Amino acid sequence: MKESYFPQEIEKKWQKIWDETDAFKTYNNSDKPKYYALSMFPYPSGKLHMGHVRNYTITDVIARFKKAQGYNVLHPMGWDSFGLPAENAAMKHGADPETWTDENIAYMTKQLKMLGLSYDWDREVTTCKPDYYKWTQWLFLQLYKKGLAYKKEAAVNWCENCATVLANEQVIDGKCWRCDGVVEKKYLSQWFLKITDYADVLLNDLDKLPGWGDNVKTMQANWIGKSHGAILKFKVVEKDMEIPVYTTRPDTAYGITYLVVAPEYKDIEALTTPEQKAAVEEYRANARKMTEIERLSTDRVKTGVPLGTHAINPFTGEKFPLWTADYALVEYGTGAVMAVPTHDTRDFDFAKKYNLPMKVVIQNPEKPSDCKDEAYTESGVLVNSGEFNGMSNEDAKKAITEKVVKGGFGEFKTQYRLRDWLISRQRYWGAPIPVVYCDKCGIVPVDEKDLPVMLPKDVDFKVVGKSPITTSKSFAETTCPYCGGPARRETDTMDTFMCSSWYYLRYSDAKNSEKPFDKDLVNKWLPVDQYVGGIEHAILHLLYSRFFTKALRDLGLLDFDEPFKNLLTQGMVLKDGSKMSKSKGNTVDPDEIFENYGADTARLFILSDSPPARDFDWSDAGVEGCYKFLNRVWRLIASNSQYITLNYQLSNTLRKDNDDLVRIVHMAIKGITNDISNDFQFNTVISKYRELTNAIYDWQSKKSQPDEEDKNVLSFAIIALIKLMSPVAVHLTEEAWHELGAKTSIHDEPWLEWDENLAKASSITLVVQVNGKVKDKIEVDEALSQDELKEIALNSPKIKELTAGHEIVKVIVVPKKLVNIVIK
RNA sequence: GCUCCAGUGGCGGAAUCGGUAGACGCGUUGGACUUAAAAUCCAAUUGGGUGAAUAGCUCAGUGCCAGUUCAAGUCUGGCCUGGAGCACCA
Repeated sequence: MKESYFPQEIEKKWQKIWDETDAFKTYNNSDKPKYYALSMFPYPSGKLHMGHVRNYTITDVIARFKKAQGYNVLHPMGWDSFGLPAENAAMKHGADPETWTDENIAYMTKQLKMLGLSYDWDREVTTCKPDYYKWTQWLFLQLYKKGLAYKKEAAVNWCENCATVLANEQVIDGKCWRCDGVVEKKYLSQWFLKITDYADVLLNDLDKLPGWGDNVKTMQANWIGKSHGAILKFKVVEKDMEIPVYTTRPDTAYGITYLVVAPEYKDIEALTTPEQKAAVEEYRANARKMTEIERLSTDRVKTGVPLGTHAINPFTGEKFPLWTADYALVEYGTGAVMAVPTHDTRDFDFAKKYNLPMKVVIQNPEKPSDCKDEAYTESGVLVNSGEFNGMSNEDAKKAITEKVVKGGFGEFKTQYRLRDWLISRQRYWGAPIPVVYCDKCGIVPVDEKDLPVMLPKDVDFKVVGKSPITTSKSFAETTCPYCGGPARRETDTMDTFMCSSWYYLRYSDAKNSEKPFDKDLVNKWLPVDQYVGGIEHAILHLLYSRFFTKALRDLGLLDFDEPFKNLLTQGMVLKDGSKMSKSKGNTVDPDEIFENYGADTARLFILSDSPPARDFDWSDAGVEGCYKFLNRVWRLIASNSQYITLNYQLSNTLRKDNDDLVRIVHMAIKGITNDISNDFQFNTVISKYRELTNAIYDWQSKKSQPDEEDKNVLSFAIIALIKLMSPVAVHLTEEAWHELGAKTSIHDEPWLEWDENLAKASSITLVVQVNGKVKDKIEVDEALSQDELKEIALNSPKIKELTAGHEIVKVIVVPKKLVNIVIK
């Protein structure tokens, strides 16, 4: 065996062998229980970054560990390859987005192989290929037939920079998630998916996911935003009309002093008097011009215009004015709000500014407020509220709504913040939406046998202000599948999140050309047992995928209702305390690390310093330290190779000096197995590799002339170390294993078992406390009874000295651990 | 404003159930080997006090303030700081 560790040489050699022998191929038929380990697939942007390295290493170690534990493991990889960067690159360089994407995939595939990841490449999926997007389109058609995909004219988010619309989830602080450009509102006819039909089940089923972190679950719950309230309808005085409002505070109904409708409210023109028409029109025009950021800023001084009309409060018979103001949102509730300035901070600000009346209806009996300086929004007791006076406001919510229902002017109502998912994109590089428009038949879905609707090649990527796809001469013109007459194709493509909402299902049957996947296979492999990826997808991808799974279950395509059983959201990779980014110039190129230290060092280091869920600070010294450690392990193996036999068996009776090392090995097996099983604490796993290595070196330094028993024990310890390290240092352990004479892969060896009797120290240290402070430590036999431990503690010279002259109030004995003596 | 997460040496972090705080590593310091360097190996490394001392003894210490307990990094209540998400959602 070579004395020195040459990672580059070893790694290339084994990667080639694994590739040639299909070492990581997964077979569908196996008696073993299944385990599906999945990393979020990457966008092929060009090169891997350290975030990818961290993500894929974590999942790879999990996959290898589970395989060694006897599972039939599915561990696939693919490409989320539609999307704007390819199109932007095409515009810049005049290249075809497909060529650009293919080149990136080829390069990144090479990098993934260099990392030694155990993927079954036969199941690779690439979302921009016709054999994949055919099924994305097919699934769209199924959703359409089920009424879950529909087209409507709506106020949508428009990013001028990207020249496309965006889903609500893709607007971050009023800006585009991708380019940071300011998002505007536009009125366009667009395709939506009815995710709101699933709002309640998406919320409730979060309880079925104990394997997800609370942070992700709360983020989803907040996004869905369920609230309980009531619809109240108000009669308009001047017209024969009713205005419904949604409120969570029906208890404040006696305090209404005006009512606000959004500038985009559908009946606003009918509600405006001729005298107010000009002012209202101007206000609405201004609102239209505003960006989302301006419009939604809570700091902004509230503005509004009276419509000139009035409505009646059914509780009091009072007449109050109608206003329009842009603090009312047309998309939420009914687009109209009842205003109670005394008990809502927004209404309060508005009423102050326009000098509108206020009426207190809720009071804290201990500390009554006149609400002259601020709104009182806490709970309290009703006043000025007729028959409800004296009732607590929580009870009044129900009582008042019941009265409303009885009176026929309203109802109980549950409202969600979640909006339908806008999936149209005015871009080229995505899956075309498979519908056509016929003058006679209207919207007509493309016939399934005509899928895929292929992306055209004859397009001009440099076109400005419209989607490149519209420049194709061949694409738009078609015939109607119903009447055969002339028709136009939909030129919008689908949001890339459509493609990524079902890719994990396709891996179960990646090559199926008849269906998106076979039902038996998808039911066999899914749900994903462990999903690993970044927290940035907490809402977007993870919510859409949950929706897709539920919708496809309702379509009868599969039998489970949650796609990801356990979710690990890994932290970011930082350098010098901030996120690695090109603009900050603090990136570390994985290629350089592979070249200088090898993939095993990179894998070891990226797992070593922080638990997976926390942020990880990259340090060059840390990499160096891991490289040195692997060298140290290599030397340990190489310098003892003459003693090592590939045998895990040991005799039961060992001398005390050897017994201790055997115990350390068993403790390491137990500790490492538990640390991986328990939330994948790889940082402590790696510290245990080091402890075991240190222990073997220490033990060895005491053996100048090893006898037969010593050699056996040493061999056992080193073999165990190799196997324990094999999921992380995948190449080093494979090479060492073969150098020691093995003919089969270390990665096919089963995981190690430990003996509970051996996985602990032979004697225990009894900690003796006086009044809770450690005063003495005594080595004792573990078989001793509680009384005997107490006896030993009290008789310790040190303790005798400390307790002399004091009354012993109490003695607490924790078996095998500790004695606490309470004295006065 | 609401929701969630976190706070432990110079640094990353460790500590199943409440039971020896600081594992393991990085860094630093000292030493061995070497003509020298690299590599490797050994030792020290929470702070204060006492001490000739690398011994021993002792006090304090896990963001702050209380509480529960024989015993609190861990449990409870109230704060402070940092991070993340949501936000004119009525």
